[in-house]
Amino acid sequence: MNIKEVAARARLSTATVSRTINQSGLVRPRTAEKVQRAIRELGYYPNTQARALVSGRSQMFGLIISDIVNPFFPELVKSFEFAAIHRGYEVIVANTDYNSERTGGCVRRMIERKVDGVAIMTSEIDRHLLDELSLRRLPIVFLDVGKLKPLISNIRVDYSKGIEEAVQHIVSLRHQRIGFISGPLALKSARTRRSAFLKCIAACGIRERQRSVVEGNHKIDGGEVAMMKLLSLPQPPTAVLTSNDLTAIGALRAIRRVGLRVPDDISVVGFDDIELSQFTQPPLTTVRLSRDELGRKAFDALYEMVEGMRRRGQEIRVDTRLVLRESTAPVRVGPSKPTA
Amino acid sequence: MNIKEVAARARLSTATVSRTINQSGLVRPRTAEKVQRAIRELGYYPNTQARALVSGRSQMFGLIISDIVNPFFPELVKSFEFAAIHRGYEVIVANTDYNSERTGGCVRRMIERKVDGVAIMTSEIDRHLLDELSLRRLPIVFLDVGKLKPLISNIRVDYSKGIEEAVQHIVSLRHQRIGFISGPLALKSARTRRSAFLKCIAACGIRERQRSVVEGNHKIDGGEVAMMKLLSLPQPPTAVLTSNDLTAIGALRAIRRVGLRVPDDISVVGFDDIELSQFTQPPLTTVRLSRDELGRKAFDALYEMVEGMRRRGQEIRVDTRLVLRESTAPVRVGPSKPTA
DNA sequence: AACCGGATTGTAATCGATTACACTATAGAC
DNA sequence: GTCTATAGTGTAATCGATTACAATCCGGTT
Repeated sequence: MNIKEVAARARLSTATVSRTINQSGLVRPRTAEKVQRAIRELGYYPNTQARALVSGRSQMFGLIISDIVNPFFPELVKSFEFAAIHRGYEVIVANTDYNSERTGGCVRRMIERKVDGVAIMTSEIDRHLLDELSLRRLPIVFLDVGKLKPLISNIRVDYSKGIEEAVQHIVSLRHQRIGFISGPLALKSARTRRSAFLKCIAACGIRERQRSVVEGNHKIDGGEVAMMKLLSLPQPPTAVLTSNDLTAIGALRAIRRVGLRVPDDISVVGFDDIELSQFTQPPLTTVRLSRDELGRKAFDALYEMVEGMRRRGQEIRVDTRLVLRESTAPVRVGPSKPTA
Repeated sequence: MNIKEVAARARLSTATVSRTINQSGLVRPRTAEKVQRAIRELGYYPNTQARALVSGRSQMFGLIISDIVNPFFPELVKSFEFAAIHRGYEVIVANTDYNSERTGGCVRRMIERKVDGVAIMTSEIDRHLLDELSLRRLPIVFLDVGKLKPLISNIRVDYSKGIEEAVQHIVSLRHQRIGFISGPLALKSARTRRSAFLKCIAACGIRERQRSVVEGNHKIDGGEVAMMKLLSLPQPPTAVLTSNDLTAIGALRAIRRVGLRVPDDISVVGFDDIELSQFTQPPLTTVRLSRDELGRKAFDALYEMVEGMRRRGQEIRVDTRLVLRESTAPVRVGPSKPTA
């Protein structure tokens, strides 16, 4: 089933059929009608590969993420795809599994498939691969890493805003000893979040001795282990901020496990605002980073570069903001560990 | 950058270059070496579109799911993709959003992109679209729906096994009044699960008057609402089975909200065993349906049909089994509602 | 030295679409 | 009635790979 068969059936040339399909406006209405009928009768769909070959554009975008199983990403993928389909693009998703070697494979696959642009929503990527990409004049969008260049845009998350709100909130509740559970520090993204947190904490006048930082793994179990460490400190913190919501959920578990209560004994603040955090016990106060917005803006940025509306990369800002729920409360006066 | 440039650089013909790339074994090692060098020097990757055009195979599979944000799917997608990449295939994922009209768009996109096969892991699809697909001789794999035909395979989940285990477990704990919270009955998949549950419950000797069934929405909030309904019954059940884990999590919330405890006052059993269910409070006893296995088997089934190892569809069974955690316990003797 | 056959390599057709260019028909100008 | 501009349609080149078929090379035979 190809354009020739359609042409034959309509007793016209392939050129006319092609022109009809592509709305070029050069076809007489009566002729177009004939073509449409033939297309309908044969159930013809144009072959995208062939189109891609001649036009040099595949109408596909690559989307590189760390791990689709991490609840941060599905929403991002969904909004990216939604925007893409809307504009007639298809999306190829690749997981790096937080592994920068795998990223190499992902990039190679993208290039082989001749995607028209790549959104790299993970920080695990090395310079050498980037050169590979920019060599091919592929539009790219990064998240929080890299510099602007022609055809390279960047989404910068403004971590500070939401985190500042969170820290101020905690401080206004009279908390003095503040803990922070980071993600795995081998990950650039985790380091970025950590330094944003530490900067805000310092800016709000918390002294170094008052704050304790431990490393988690951005998953529930890691959050639990890390929280246990904080709890075993001689002077455990009364409020704990975390690098993502899963970590916070782990922290909730640990706190419950030792017989303390959130927020009565300890306040906990998450980060990301995944859907689940509305449903934890208690519902989690957290800093919202909209994955929906991330996905949409990543697509838009690529689209603008691909369609030639803009060659120079742009810097796109995405906000964060505190979402108050029930895992934070004024610091408890009296002994920090009740005799429970 | 194309095969001609490589050929020119290596002072050979495009045919020889092509043969070298495709390991046809017809090229003299010294010649192959020359080709490899040229490829390396130019950083050449073959153009997949062109390959697809001549070979008639795109080396892409379509994967249609309901909603990537539903925690059931990411693991399935991941294992499907993993298997695919392993064999040199790329995957295009499409969400139907539980909407059978959208499914039409998804199928159309798959056909336009000339995928070599489609895995339809959602039940929202109508007959008319299927005809469209089988007209094109596209290998298909379904989940729990449809019949075997040439080029159509089927994954059948054996719901009964795990559910029977669950019901027997509940019965052995002396529970007599059993509740069930279904998914949205507009969804075929939810209906399948419901009837499996009801059949098992009946088979285990629970009489109709002893069981209460309410409808949820496969999400946390729906589970919560449905559980509230069950709790407000004159004789609330002492054990509740659910159609998926999110529903069970909602049920846990509702039970906690009215001041009862799991498993002391009420036992709860989930379904699916999403990762999260290890981390609920208490950890959820649930029926495990391995999405990993689902994804892998779906890919394998397609692969076998595409590579011509098998033309007739096959029926693939996937097991379920009970995973014991801490949300179930022997029925409480005495008043069902303590004066708490 | 001429010949044969297998191993290599080259030439050109092909996949299905788009599109530059060529051609035809028709209407309006004169 | 002839000419010209334009709208509409057709012919064939093109995109980048694969591959059937043709051509060449080379060592061993006779």
